[in-house]
Amino acid sequence: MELANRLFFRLYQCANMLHKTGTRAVEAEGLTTQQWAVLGALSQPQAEGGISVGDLARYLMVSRQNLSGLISRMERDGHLSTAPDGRDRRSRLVTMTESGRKVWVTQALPKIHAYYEQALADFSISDLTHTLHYLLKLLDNMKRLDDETRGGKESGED
Amino acid sequence: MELANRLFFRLYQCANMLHKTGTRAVEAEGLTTQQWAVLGALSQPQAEGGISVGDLARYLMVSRQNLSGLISRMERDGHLSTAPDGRDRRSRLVTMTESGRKVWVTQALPKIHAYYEQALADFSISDLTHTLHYLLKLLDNMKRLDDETRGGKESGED
DNA sequence: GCTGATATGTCATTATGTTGACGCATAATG
DNA sequence: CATTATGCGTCAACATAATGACATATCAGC
Repeated sequence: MELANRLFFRLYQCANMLHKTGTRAVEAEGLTTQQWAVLGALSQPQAEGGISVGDLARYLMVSRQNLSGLISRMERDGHLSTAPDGRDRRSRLVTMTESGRKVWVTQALPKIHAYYEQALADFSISDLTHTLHYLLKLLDNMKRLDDETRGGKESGED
Repeated sequence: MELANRLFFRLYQCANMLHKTGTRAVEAEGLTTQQWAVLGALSQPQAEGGISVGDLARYLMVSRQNLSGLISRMERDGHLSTAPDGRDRRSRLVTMTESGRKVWVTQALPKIHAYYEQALADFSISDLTHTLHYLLKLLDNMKRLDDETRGGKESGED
């Protein structure tokens, strides 16, 4: 139990530091850690044709109301564009603009890689794999906890 | 690099889920994950005689301005009290009130322990130790990164 | 005692995160 | 075609994060 306490406290600190140092790493591009996460998601091949706000919210594990504001700001900055979905016209598909992709690839990605280098300096491949494994395990438990607490109100499929 | 990317994405998701599920675990007591962190810090034996706002901010790794608001709300709710430090009268020492301690021990702690049980359900002692180790390692790197980026503006001693 | 460093509080701005509530478009049903 | 259900987007309220700037009080050094 004492171990659990320490673990969660460190996770809490990590969350704060990730936000702080991550945002600082890309602040010259006018980005934040969250916007970085959005661009990262949209740069995936499976998001090629655009992704709905709801799907993106579930992917990033943030509320759709929160993501909505985030997207607005990124649209304002010219990084994203949204267009109605032809198949389900309730949805708006979010895609990266050419300008956004350029900022992402030429400016943000190099800085993010440099950030990874420093933040994971003394991590071996084995360390990385193990850490990732534990984070996934923890995430899985927290997702289940979330579903149980919410009573399955919103469909939380993966 | 791909591993690093996945690791940080999962850490990002973990941060969001920690906030969401953690706050939900103690919302009946009117607490949040951050207030929980504050009460946890103040319940440590070394915080017996009170802890200054600056020290607490460094301990939790949040900004002093942010913590200031947090403390105000918790004072408003009767969980905390602040008093001038006799030795250094610039400082105000933050302590838990009796009421705060009671809420913490009798209501919050049991729920937090139940939360730990669920969130770390399938973690062995070895898993816990390893995860903690990796979080500390990551935290250490991010702290160094933070200090370097800030240029040592604020004293960031540990 | 004056000066400079430090601790805090406060105000402001911005970006995140949550939840609840409402409206609209679509889907599913009669 | 009308009714209902659902998904989605948005507004509102609140708590949390960051930063910068300023005022005030106190400590430490001269």
